[in-house]
Formats: sequence, C-alpha cells, structure tokens
Amino acid sequence: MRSLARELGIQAPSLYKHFRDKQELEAAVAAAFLADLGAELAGARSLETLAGAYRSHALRHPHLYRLLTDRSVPLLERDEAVAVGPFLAIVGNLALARATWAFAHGMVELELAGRLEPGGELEAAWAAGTAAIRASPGQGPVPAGPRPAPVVVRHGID
Amino acid sequence: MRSLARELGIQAPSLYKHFRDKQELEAAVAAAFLADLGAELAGARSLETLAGAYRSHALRHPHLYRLLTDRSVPLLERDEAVAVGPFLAIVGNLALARATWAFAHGMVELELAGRLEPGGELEAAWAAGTAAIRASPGQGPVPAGPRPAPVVVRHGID
DNA sequence: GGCGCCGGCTAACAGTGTTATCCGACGAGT
DNA sequence: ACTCGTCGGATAACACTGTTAGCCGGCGCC
Repeated sequence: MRSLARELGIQAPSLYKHFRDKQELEAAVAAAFLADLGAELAGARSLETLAGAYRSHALRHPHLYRLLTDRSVPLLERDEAVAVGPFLAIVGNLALARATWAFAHGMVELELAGRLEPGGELEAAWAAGTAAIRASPGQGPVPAGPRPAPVVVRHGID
Repeated sequence: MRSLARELGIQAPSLYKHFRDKQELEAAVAAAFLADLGAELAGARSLETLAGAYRSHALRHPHLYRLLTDRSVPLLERDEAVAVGPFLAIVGNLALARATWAFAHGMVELELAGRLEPGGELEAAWAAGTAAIRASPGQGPVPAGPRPAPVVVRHGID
C-alpha cells in the first residue's frame, strides 16, 4: 500500500479514503484486468486462437493474472460470464466451455509456476488439450440465435 | 511463523535453526503433501477415478493444495513426475497427460476460488472434460513394457 | 576436562496493513 | 456572506509479520 501510494504521490492512509481495504483495491484491479482479458478473447474465432490469446494475455501480465485468480480476491458471479463467454461462443456447450476454461487456466497456472518445463513440450500439451476438446462430442460453435451481448465489468476504480 | 512455533511449544526464531526461511519450510510441507497426493493417485485405474481422486484430495486439503501450487514455492523438477506420472499411466501420452493434469488442476483452482458455482454444473464440467480426453486420439493406457517405478519425494522435514 | 555443535532463548529491526485524528479546500444553502 | 458538511489529503501510532543477532545450557567426542 505504501509503495502504491508513493507512486501516486500520496500517503498510504489516504488510499483508505477510496478503498475499504487492500482486498477491495485488489478486487477492483482484478476486475479491470478481467475486462481487458474478456475484450481480447472476444476476437477469437477458433479454439486454437482463443487458447493462444488466453495464454499470451496471461503471460504478458503474470502479476495481474495471479491477482485475478487468487482465491483471496472475490469477484462477482457475473465475472465468470466474462471468462466463460468467449469459450462458450466457440465450443457451444456450457459444460465443455467451463472445462476448456479450466484447461486453459490450469495450463497457464502450471506454466507460470514453472511446473512445466518451457519448450516444445508446453506447446505439445496445449495442442493435445485443444485437439481433445475439438474432437469432443457436443463441440462446435453456437449454431443459431443471437449471441448474448458481451458482458461489461464495471470496476470501481475512479 | 510465530503461530506455528507456538503450536510446537517453541519460540519463532528457533524455527530458523531448522529452515533457512519461511519459503524453505513451505517447500518442505508442499513436498510432503505432494508425496501424499502421488500415493493417493497411484491407485486409480480409470481416468474418471483418477480425476475424482485428484479433486477430492485437493478439496480435502485446500490450504495444502494452495501451498503446493503457489508460484512462490519452488519444487524440484522431479516433482512434476510425481504429479504427471499417474496421469501418464492412464492416458498413455505425455502431452495429453500434461494437458489432463492442467485440466484437473484448473478445475480444482476454479472450484477453490469459487469461480465456478457449486452444484451439478461442476460435475458436468468435470464429465465434459474427462469425456473429451477419453475420446481423444492418442488416448489409452500405456500399452506395454514395465511401468516406471513410482517416484518417491524425499522431503526435508525432520 | 575442554570443545564444538545443536537447539533452545530474548531482544530487536524493518516492513506490513490499518486506524484514529486532524485539517484545509470547496460547494451548497440560508 | 457566513456557515456547514463532505471530500481528500496529512501525521502518528498500533499490532503484526518475517527475520537477524547474540546468548546460553546440554550433550557427545577426542
């Protein structure tokens, strides 16, 4: 808190005039990042580009991604829709969309934690996962009807 | 550190006679938990029971699981083998084994973080994921040859 | 009998999030 | 024009964190 305040040219306790505590501040930052992520994912048209976009966005902002997925930062239920939405639009099945999200999230987690060695093996794991999902029964883009409007997260940063 | 020391009937600084710092202590605890996890997973004979065992073990020890997967706790490279080994024994393909591990890990992460609502939807996502992996090309148990001996983690807790 | 190591202890430090309290600026209302 | 409340700064201080420095008793070994 002190170092953030310093960066703002402010004293640390003044931050508490804007956020109740550190957790609320983190939740606001995480929500903003989630909105970014949702916007970036919305452009994907295939499972592979979607997975690639998810991965590259997370690796480009590892600290924000950690913040977003930290258990101690509660987000709203609506936020799940932001993350799952793009996956649903492509795999066309809610349960499989969640599974796909979990796969992508798990891959990123393991990569960021250094649990999977970098190199071609990582790409092979991504390819194996996306291939399995693509070949899955119930897979395919949402067939008809208007897609739900993208969800916009209103974050509390002023 | 103070509260752990109190539980041991000891003063906090005395802990530093056994571990260099908090991170090293956490790594030792995480390694012990990883060994537990590996032992529990080793008994699984199908993809579904393996996934169920992974999930239930993680949910039974959420704090230890968090510790294990925390980026700030470095484990040895060998540790990946403990986690991936049981998956490899069942899906029979290293890349797919890693992807399966990532899927299971991601599901657990999302569940622990409350990012997926509890209820039947969670089970549906698990089912969708395991079905996709099972139906994947290259799937199947390791066909022949002796299986590698299970890896034993030696953790530094004395 | 001395020596060294092991594992406990106390005191203390720097850094953390956070609270209580104060105070000047500013806009609205009478 | 004066007052008054709110907003957003400031300072001082608190409890708690991981961690270090240094002291010391007991035990095994040459």
